[in-house]
Amino acid sequence: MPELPEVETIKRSLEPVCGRRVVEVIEVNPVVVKRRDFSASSLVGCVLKQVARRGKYLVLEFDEDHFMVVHLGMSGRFYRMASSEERAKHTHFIVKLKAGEELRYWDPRRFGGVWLVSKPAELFTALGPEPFTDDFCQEYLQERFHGRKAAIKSLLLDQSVVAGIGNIYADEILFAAGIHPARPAGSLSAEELERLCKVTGEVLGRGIDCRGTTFRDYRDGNNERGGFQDFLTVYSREGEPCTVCGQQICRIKLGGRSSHYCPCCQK
DNA sequence: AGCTCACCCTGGACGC
DNA sequence: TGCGTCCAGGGTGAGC
Repeated sequence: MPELPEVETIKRSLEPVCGRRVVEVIEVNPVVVKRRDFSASSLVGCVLKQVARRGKYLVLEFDEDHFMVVHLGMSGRFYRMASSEERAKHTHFIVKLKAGEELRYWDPRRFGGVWLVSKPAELFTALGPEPFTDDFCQEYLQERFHGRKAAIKSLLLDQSVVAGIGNIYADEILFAAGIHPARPAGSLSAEELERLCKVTGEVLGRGIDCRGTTFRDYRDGNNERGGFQDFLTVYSREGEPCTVCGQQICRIKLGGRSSHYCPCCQK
């Protein structure tokens, strides 16, 4: 389940291929391309200038205002691989680069997608601030959450509130903040919001340091597993003891998503 | 406007 | 062994 730390890790692991020229593009499954301002073949001859991230989106910038935006949904991978390596089932889109290497978009569940656009910012107009910027602060959350009755967990998952948080890190962030996931967002005090902002950066930062969380599908840009799954405090730990107080971790459904929390540490 | 929920999709786990 | 059913969830959109 690629969230901000996973996409950031992929971004960093793709930096070595910046500067390489595209020699061929193969649309194995054109259905995954959600929008095309230009044909895939017009990428041929372009140089990959840089790789960026916005929320959970990976943004590949080629020259001549050609951008390839990738979202990995919940089961997607985007990685570099030698062209000689066998192509796995569910490989939907391939960008072949000079020197025998290629970028492969693989996604068995196809919840993700690819956008070939000239102005990527148009895709991101509804996205909230990045959690590592000054815009993401206690005052901002106070304004956004004022009067809101929805569960804080649901709003942390809302990409228009803050970009990049998914189900795993939302649970981990709320545990670190000592806040119960079902609390109405509008009921959080200024102190709690301050703490929420602080631990959001810390938890996501640790996720990046561990190169992401791999349960099943996630791999980085080198097709390697992450390490944060070994440090999870609540997610996927239903019935196991809390790492702080020893109480059993509980699981409830909020907004259709599993939410894990410690009934003793989170109020 | 805010909130909840169904839907898309596939592979894996589980029960019979 | 094999079949059927359920579950995971990011984003979107329908409906209340």
